[in-house]
Amino acid sequence: MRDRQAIQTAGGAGLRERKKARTREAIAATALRLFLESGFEKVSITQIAEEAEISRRTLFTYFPTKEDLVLQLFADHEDEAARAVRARRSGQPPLDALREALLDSLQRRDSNTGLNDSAESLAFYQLVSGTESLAARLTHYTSRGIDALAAALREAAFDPLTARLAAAQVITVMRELADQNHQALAGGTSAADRYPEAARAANHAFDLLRDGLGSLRDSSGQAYS
Amino acid sequence: MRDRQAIQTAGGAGLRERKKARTREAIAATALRLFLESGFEKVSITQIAEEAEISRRTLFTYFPTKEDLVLQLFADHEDEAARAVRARRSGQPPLDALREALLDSLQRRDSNTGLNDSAESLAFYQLVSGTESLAARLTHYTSRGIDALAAALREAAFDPLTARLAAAQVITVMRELADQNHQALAGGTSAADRYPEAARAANHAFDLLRDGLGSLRDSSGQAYS
DNA sequence: CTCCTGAATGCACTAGATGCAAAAATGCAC
DNA sequence: GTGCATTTTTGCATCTAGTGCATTCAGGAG
Repeated sequence: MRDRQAIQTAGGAGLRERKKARTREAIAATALRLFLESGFEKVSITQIAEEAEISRRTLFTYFPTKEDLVLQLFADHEDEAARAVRARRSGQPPLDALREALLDSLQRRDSNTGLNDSAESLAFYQLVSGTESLAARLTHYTSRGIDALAAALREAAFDPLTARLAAAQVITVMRELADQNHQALAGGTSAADRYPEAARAANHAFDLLRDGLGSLRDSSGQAYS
Repeated sequence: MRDRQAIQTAGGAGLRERKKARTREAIAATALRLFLESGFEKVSITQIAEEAEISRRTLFTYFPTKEDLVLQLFADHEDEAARAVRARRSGQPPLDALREALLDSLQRRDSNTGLNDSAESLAFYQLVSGTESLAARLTHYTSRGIDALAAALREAAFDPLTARLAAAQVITVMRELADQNHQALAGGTSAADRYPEAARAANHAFDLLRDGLGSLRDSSGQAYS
């Protein structure tokens, strides 16, 4: 009966559903552990299934591809930027809200800023950016994030084209900043040591987004110091 | 003797080399034809090898992955933006050179602007953007393009961080514009009909890059008309 | 307890990709 | 031309991701 099913799913209290969710998490956790231990390519789906004590075939009902075992963590965060825009104080420009949100994330050492130097965060970022197939599939989630942000910007009275361009730019820039932070940490710098530079870079990036690259022309491109 | 080999390769005139290049092209052409006929997933490597009259195993010595059969065409274009910056007139801001180059490409209906409505161009663009694995792997080439442009911008006296951010923004925006053009053409509009709008959008995008998104604040985001 | 439904499983199969060693083609020295 | 060394091509075996299908299993409703 799909009525009962629908009710349970909606209610979220179904026993089966909870068990499913736990299984799903267990699989992902097992997979991540193995990947971090031995590298993405070195671990086979079969191996993950064995460790997680499910059949190989079942694993595929939970995760359509090997990459998704790692990346579906991003699904939860993909609309963060859009939410920041929607939650902005009235009268605040969307771009300012995004800047604020990023600076907040940096202070909180959110792992998606690349500024978390815990062993796990570092290893995870390294896993994703160092595995081609993962980095490739990540774009899929990134563009969903762009779509979401573009929608939020349209709501904020941007025309559709501008909204799309702005969204793409913002997400791209944030990802670039995160990469730079990660590279610094991967080079041995602590998050605390990197933080001031990370904040300055973020502010610089959002200054550029707000004021444009043309603002650099006169000073022969040396606006960042 | 690797000396002789090196000389021949450097000279570019080696007979073996030319033959190899021709074989390579023949394989890629065959593959592309089959993909456009039947779709990327429907055509197997084995099938391509048969049509191209080489062994399956040989195909893999020329192209490491199935995706590369399609995408290595992008390798030639990945540093176009960087070249446009390096070839700019003295005193011209890099961003202006990039805008000019894009407007030129639009006029020439370069296929990488998404504004070419020939059946082949349309089908090709559709093939790439409509096949997930291709779109995913395309990022690989895109980021090489960003790297190249960032390098060119550093040469133009941008500081490294700004160069990277600007490069990422420019490439992202150009890709977005191309997507929009392609969507218009896919919807049935002719390239000629789309052209004015494409040029306007390109100019608007580069205005934004130059003047920043902050320039929209006062006019409540309705700068594009 | 019985029945029904959805989840888990086993098995066979396709297809991309890699390693390896044999075979063929090629360019060069003589 | 002949023979030699090197590169290229090829066939074969193998690994792994992913899919389809039919069967089994378990939990909840009556």
